[in-house]
Amino acid sequence: MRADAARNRTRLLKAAEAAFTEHGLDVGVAEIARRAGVGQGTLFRHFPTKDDLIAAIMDQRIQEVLEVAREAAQNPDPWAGLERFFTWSLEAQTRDRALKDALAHRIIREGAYEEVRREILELLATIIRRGQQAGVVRPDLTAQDVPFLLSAVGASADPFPGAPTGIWRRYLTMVLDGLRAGGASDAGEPPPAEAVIDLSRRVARTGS
Amino acid sequence: MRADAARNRTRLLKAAEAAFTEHGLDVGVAEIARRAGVGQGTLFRHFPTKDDLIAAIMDQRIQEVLEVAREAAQNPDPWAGLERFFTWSLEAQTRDRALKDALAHRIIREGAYEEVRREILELLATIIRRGQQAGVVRPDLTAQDVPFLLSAVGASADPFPGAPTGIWRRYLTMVLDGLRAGGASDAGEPPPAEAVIDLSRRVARTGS
DNA sequence: ACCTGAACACCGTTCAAGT
DNA sequence: ACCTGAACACCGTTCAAGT
Repeated sequence: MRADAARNRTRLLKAAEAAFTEHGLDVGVAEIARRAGVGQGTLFRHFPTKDDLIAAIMDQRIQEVLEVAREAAQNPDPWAGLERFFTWSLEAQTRDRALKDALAHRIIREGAYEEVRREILELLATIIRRGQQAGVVRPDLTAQDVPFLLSAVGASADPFPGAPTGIWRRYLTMVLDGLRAGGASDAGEPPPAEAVIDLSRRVARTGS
Repeated sequence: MRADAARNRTRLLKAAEAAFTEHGLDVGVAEIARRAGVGQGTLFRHFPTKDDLIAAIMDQRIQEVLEVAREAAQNPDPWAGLERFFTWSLEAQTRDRALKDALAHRIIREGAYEEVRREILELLATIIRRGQQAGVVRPDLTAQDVPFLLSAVGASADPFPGAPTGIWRRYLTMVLDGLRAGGASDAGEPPPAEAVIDLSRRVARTGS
């Protein structure tokens, strides 16, 4: 790759990361190109679609998730580990608007981090299995349920006029109570292992 | 109102309802005006923004919700009533893409049906109170939690390639287990009563 | 090879001109 | 009064012309 191309690519990633993290995935490509000091065409030369640019940013983010999953798996108390993973992931969603938008619209996609995702799911499976052996986690919970539940609780994370911003903590508590071994009902079949990926959905823009 | 104006309004509502229900809120105003056989300007004369048109459609929908809430309140078993209300609401979301989009993007707004919404919340409050007195519903659950939880579970209702379409039933089961009186943890403060309304958010369009 | 910005297609919304 | 469709502003994406 030519030197100026490599530099432009780095600049684009930096500008996109800053803009997306602060304002969410709605910021336009023109704004990002401007911030990076390159033409719009250059952006699309490096990233064929806006979604590709977003995915490149998310490749970096998922590394953090992996590290937290590792920490959670090392917690001697499996329930505490599970709770910590949920809480951290949702805190990250409130901190990083890009992550929240990405989860809500399921644009987390296969690609460079396919392996990382698999590793995270394996760590979660380990935590859940240990929790079930200890009798504290409902027996039918699986690792691939976790992203669904995170996305669900995340849907209530939006602050709105007059409401406490941390209201998602309330619903996380309720959902976690539903994941305990106590009075679990029959929840039926879990989603298939490969079900977390969805490429059919694109970024949603918010009307003016 | 002039005769042709009234007729155009009816046509617009009918065209919008059909289009939104089937394809979701992403269908363009041009398409709806075309289906109704009127100019785009006429659409905006009757409904100043696209959101206003959507709200008019939702005014009709919320009447159905009220009826189901009434039925649920008459159920001698409060838990069964609560479960029925959740299940029906989520089934409606999968049947009606417009309702699902509206809930997901919180464009349910105040207006003509402000009273209806209040009545639904009162009915839910009654069901929940009776369930708490019977010792089957967690003591800290409030009526205004219900729309949040519905929106949360609804976020997992999306079918995606290779996954069972009814997967939301699995997460509804888990969430409902978390609403039982059994091993409820402290969930903190509920949202304020008026917190269900959010006008700051607009319809999201899906990128091409 | 890579960069650039004008041009394009597609949205919601406005408005001058008609009846 | 109300209707109409061309025009506008704003998105993501493409591409002919430059270096």
